[in-house]
Amino acid sequence: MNTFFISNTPLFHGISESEISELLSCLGAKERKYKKDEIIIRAGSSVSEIGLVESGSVNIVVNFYWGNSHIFGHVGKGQVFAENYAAIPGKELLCDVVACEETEVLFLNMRNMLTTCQRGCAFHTRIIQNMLRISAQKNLNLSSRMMHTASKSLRERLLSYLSEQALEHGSSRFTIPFDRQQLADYLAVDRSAMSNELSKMQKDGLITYHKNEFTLNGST
Amino acid sequence: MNTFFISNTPLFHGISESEISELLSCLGAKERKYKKDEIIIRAGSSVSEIGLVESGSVNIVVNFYWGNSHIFGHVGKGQVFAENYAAIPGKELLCDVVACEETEVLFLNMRNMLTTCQRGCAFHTRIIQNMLRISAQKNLNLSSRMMHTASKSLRERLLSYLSEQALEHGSSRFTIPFDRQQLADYLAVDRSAMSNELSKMQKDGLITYHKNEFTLNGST
DNA sequence: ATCCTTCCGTTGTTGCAACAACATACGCGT
DNA sequence: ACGCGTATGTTGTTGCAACAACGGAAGGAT
Repeated sequence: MNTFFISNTPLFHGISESEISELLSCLGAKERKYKKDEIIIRAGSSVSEIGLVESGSVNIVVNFYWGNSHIFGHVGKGQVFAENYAAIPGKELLCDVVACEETEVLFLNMRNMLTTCQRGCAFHTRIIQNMLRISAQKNLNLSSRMMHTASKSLRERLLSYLSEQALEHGSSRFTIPFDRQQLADYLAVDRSAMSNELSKMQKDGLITYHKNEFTLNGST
Repeated sequence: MNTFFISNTPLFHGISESEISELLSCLGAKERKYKKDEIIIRAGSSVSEIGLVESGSVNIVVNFYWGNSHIFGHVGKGQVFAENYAAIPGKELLCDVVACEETEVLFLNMRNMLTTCQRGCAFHTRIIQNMLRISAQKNLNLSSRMMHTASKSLRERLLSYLSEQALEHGSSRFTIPFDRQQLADYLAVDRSAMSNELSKMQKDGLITYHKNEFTLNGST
């Protein structure tokens, strides 16, 4: 196993390469390879292990009752999946996890992660912190996006997003990490309609922008 | 402190009342009272403690750049708040936490929760599991809602939600936990438009429903 | 310089869903 | 029975945003 790679993933952040192998055995690590389109975890099953993508990537696929399906998420190299289900014993997955391509996955036992092992392995604490941090960060990301998409009008969604960005950057002038299409997808709106609305907002004096650099104009 | 109440919260689930007081001192528990509309945590600050609502309730309030604000969430008795920020050291809150009413909050130190204390207190493991489970459950709830509201058309949102409900109940016939207004809010659509769409879907033979009991009609 | 591609803005059309207003049904207390 | 309140369904209007189509600007490759 590639301990160098593993030690640089968010889950193992702060744990040195030399400590990895010991920790992996604590966690009952198992490595598996999947071919493209192979189903890694099927909806309806329940898991006690999380998956860490070592190479390749996987899709989170939701199957509807009427037969159609929808790719809901994508998990790339170094990211984890199924962690939310593994954290809730007995919880059944409502989606499939499918290999997008040739993919290697490292499975780690969640129970072992959460109970300090007999050897008193010092890095349990660290990995638990990382696990919780990952979960918390996902929560914040989802909450933010939920908040922005909650508004009905296109302008309100933009104002909500730009407000948050200004707060996060601590300045009314900032650069956003999206191009127009990505921003439109993020806010769940049409790109051209959004471009249109942005220029209207600029005409109305609410904002000024050039490419990805925005300035919010206060009422004062 | 009301150890009986505390032992019945999700965070302390599985920990007996007699064990609470010892654990609370491990966690550096501090109790504080707030008057209605008092700000408990202000946006921009960073926290190392989570809040457990002992009585009353709090609102999560987002302030926009242009002065307006919006109540984004509500945390009731027995629930926790600020846990996502406490799990990410140095992360600044993007929202205020405000007491809705006369409210008592128990603050618990996240760092103490995540590092096994010198006394080797056995219940750390349990509370960490609970914490992670709470976070995971919130993640799943947010993900579900995000998925449903991602669809553009009203019908697709309904189909997405109903599909998930059927899967979760393991049956094409099930009862939903929302009334029409609540479901409309959850899916971020207009109630009457949704009622209209539901009856169209019934006419089209996709579903059958009476009050909150729905049946999905497969194509077979 | 010339293609070509990608990104962004603009315009016009159209469809869908929000909105308002009302109708109906049901429960509940008296 | 009656009145009242709440929840839900129906209808018609209207506004907003999706969609399609296009034009221009910027960058790369040859």
